[in-house]
Amino acid sequence: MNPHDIPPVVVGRLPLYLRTLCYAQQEGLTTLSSHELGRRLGISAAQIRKDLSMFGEFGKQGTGYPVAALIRQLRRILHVDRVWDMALVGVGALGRALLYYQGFAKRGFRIALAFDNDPHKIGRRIGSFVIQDVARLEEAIRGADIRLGMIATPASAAQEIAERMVDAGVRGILSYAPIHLQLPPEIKVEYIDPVIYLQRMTFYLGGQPKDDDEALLATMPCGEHD
Amino acid sequence: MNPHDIPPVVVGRLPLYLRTLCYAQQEGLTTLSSHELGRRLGISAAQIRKDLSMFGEFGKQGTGYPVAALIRQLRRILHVDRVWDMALVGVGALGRALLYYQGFAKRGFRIALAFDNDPHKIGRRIGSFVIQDVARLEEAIRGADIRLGMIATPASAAQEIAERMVDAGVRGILSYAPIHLQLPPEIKVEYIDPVIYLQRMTFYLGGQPKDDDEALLATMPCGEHD
DNA sequence: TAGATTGTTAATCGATTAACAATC
DNA sequence: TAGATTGTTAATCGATTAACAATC
Repeated sequence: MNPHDIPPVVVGRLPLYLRTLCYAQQEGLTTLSSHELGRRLGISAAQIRKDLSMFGEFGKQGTGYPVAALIRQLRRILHVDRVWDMALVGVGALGRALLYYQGFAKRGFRIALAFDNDPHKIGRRIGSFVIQDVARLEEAIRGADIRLGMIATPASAAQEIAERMVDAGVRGILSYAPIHLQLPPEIKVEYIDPVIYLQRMTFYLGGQPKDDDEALLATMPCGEHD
Repeated sequence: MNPHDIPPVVVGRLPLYLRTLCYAQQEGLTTLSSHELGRRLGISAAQIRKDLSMFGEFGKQGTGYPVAALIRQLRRILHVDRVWDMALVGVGALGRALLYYQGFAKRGFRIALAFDNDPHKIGRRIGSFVIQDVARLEEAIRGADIRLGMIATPASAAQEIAERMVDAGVRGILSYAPIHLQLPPEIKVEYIDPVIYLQRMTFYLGGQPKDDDEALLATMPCGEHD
C-alpha cells in the first residue's frame, strides 16, 4: 500500500479518529460505532466508514468498531506505534512552552534536542533539556538520526533552519514561524500560525468594530512579522 | 455578499495571501502577480485569481496586483481592519507563551483578559496582564464585549470553558485543547493540536523505528490526555 | 506594438453523501 | 428473529486546473 494513494484529506482525519478513540477507551468503552465517532468529531458516519475502509475491515455489523483493536491499527497506520524523537530550534517563550508540553511524550513524541543561537541560552538547562548551539545543528541531528523537526524561531530565520534540518536528515517539519517554507516536495511540512486561524474566524464575525483604534492600526500597516 | 456563499476553503487561504502580501510590501514590492504569490505559497496562480475574483477585481492585466491596495482589501474582507480583543483561559506554559507572543498585537489581535483557576496564579501579573479568577469569566467577558476566545486549559476543562465563553458572548474560539468541542453551529471554532500535525507527517515517514521503546509504549497505551 | 497578466469559462478532478445489501 | 451497523456503490456535490479572450 503506497501512502500516496491515500487522499491527504483522509490522512488528515486519521489522527482525529485515533485521539477520539483514546478518549472513548479511557471512558471504558470497548466498542464505538461510526455514528458515535462522527458525532464526537462533527464528521459524518459515512465518511468515517469510507476512510477506514481504505485500510481494511475493522468493524463488525451491528456493534461497530472494537476500540482497542482500532487504536492499535491506527497507531500502526500512522506509524505512531513507536516513539519519535524530534529536534526543536528556537527556545523563546513558545519554544519553552513546547519543551514543557507533556502532550508530546504522552502521545509518542519526544523532544531529543533543543537549539538556540542566543549565547545567553546556549548551555543552560530548561527542564531536562540542555540548550545547544544552533551552529552544531547538523552534527547533532545526524548523530541522533532524527527525522522530525520543530521550528519556533522568528520568521526571518525559519527558511535557513529548515534547509539545514533537511540537510541533516529531517523529513518532516512542524513550523510555528509565520512563513511558507520552500523545500523539496518529498519533505512534509505542517504549519501552525495562530493568527491565520483567528483571521479565518473574524471573516465570519464582522459586526461592529468594538475597538477600531485607528491610531494603532496606522502604526501597524501590516505587522512587522519579525 | 453573504460570507457563507464563500467556500470555506477559499476563506482559509485569504489570510495566507494577506500574510504573504505583507512580506512583499516589506521587501518594497508595489505589485505582485498571481504567479509570484502562488510560488511563494505553493498554490497555483489560477487558484489565487479565482479566489480573489470572488470579492472583486483587484488586479491589472500585464502588471499583477497592487500590493498596498490588495492588503487593504483583504484586511477589510477578513475584518482585520480593526483591533480584536480576545479572552485567554488557562495560563500554564502555553498560556504564558501566548501572553508573551508579539505576533498577535502586530497583526491586530490583543489579549484583553487572561483567566486561570489556580489560586496561586489569580491576581498575579504576567507581563502587563493580571490573571483573573475564571469564576468571573462571564462577567468580565460581557463587560469588555469580547467576541474572541482562546482556550489553553487541559482538555478536561475545555468544553465547560467553551460553553461559558459562548454564554458570555464569544462567537469564535481558538482552542489548543486536544478535544473536539460541541458548540452551536453558528460559533466558529479552530483547533491547534500539534500532535495531530505530527501524526499527519509520520504517516508518510514510516521507515525504521529508530527508537521504538516498547516499555515506554506499554505505559502509554494511548496517552493520558489530561 | 509585444509581452505579460488578469478574470472567467468549461473541463477535469476529487471528495462527500445517500442508500442498501450483507451480516452481526 | 429484530435491530443495528458495517463496507461499498453510485450519485451528488464541490474544488481545482487549463485555457484564452481581454487588456494593461
